[in-house]
Amino acid sequence: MTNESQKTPSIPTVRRLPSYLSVLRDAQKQGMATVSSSYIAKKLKLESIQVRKDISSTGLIGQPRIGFSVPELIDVIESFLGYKNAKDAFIAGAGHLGSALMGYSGFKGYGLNIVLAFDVDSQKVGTKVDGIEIFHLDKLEDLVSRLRINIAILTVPDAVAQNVTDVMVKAGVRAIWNFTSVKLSVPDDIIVERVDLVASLATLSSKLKQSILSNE
Amino acid sequence: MTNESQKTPSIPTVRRLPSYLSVLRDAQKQGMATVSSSYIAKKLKLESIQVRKDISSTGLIGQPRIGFSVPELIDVIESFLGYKNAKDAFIAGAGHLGSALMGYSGFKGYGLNIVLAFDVDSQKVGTKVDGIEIFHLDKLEDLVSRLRINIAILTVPDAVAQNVTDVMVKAGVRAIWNFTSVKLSVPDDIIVERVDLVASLATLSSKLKQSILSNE
DNA sequence: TAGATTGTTAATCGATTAACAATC
DNA sequence: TAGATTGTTAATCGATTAACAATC
Repeated sequence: MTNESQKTPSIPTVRRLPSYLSVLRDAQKQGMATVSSSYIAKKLKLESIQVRKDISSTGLIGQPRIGFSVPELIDVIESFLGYKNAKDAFIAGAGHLGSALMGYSGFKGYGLNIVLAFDVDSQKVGTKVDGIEIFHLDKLEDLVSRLRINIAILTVPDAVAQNVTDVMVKAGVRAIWNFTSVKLSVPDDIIVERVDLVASLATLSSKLKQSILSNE
Repeated sequence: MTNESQKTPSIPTVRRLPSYLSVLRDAQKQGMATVSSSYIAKKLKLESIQVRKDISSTGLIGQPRIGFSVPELIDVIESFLGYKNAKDAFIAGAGHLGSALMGYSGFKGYGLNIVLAFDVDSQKVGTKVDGIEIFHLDKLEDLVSRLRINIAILTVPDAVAQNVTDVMVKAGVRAIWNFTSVKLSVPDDIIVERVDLVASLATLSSKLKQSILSNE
């Protein structure tokens, strides 16, 4: 049963919700009607109390002794994360990384609908990758503002990242998923979410170093 | 001046250190001999006290009124993150994403040296991408164990991620940089660092939702 | 009923931020 | 010296975890 009491969730909670969704979709495939918080927790190597806390921020109420209804929980997480009406997005930079993201069909089930791409390479302009047409970067401002696309996926070379960003902001983009290693300058009301590979690599190296130190 | 008192740093600290390094390398190019914590903080939109705390966990001592020596700080962060002797790594899965990472020359300056790649596509086997030779996946166990490569970059399709992981573990891999959306099962002593795009996307969507709600 | 699992309230933990004496 | 910036110690903040009454 849904409930109006949705809280503004913390970032860590928001990051975990998609993984719950994936467990729930599996459970549904197996014909399970309900799941307990400890079931989800076990699958993801988390604590059940954490799962319960996270779910509570979506406003869904479970049933003591039973757990949570699988379809209801799927539904509430999907709408909570905005997966119900996938938002249009475009890719700036159709290199290897951009192409990888275009091919990542998984995004459609996760609220993102990539509708077009831009690149400066005249070899690529006019072609399609996984059904997504590539336009020349010169067309970005006009096309994006006319189509009113809010979300940009930035996969251009670092050297041009800021310039391209400036154009995207002019075109009315409201959120940028930044795969470059540039710290972008944008107006305060523009959301930038960076996928920071170097930070991720640093934690891997650091953990490996600790593990080697403690084992030898 | 370095100091023996290196603490085990927190994950958030480790994630920020590479960004300090990037600011410092820029500063060095501009000929700056010292920087203050507030200089770094300003560049990265952080608080100076946080920068100072993070630096203190590397053991480097600054000078009141002066700040930190740029070359010393670069040096200490590089060795702290293990960038001094770059570690060998291989890529499992030479698709778009794998190729993008092979081309990402930036990693060499960040402690990672990608030495070979594996794929099942016979069209790709034997070719090179950015100087990195692609071998058939069948050769993985033998080659990786003989060359004693500790770090794997996993960019195979989700469906085979666990199988390939099992082989890599058998081959003696100690750390896996996981770009798939699979929650891998590995022995306790194997480090897995996952780049969770769906979690990152969820925070972007959530922030965008908040921003739209508060503006309208 | 008995017992499994929930939601809530409180305790703990760890990271960030503030305050400030030390220092060159 | 005066003042900018450090390192340390304490306070705050927020997330996680624990405890437990409520409930079907």
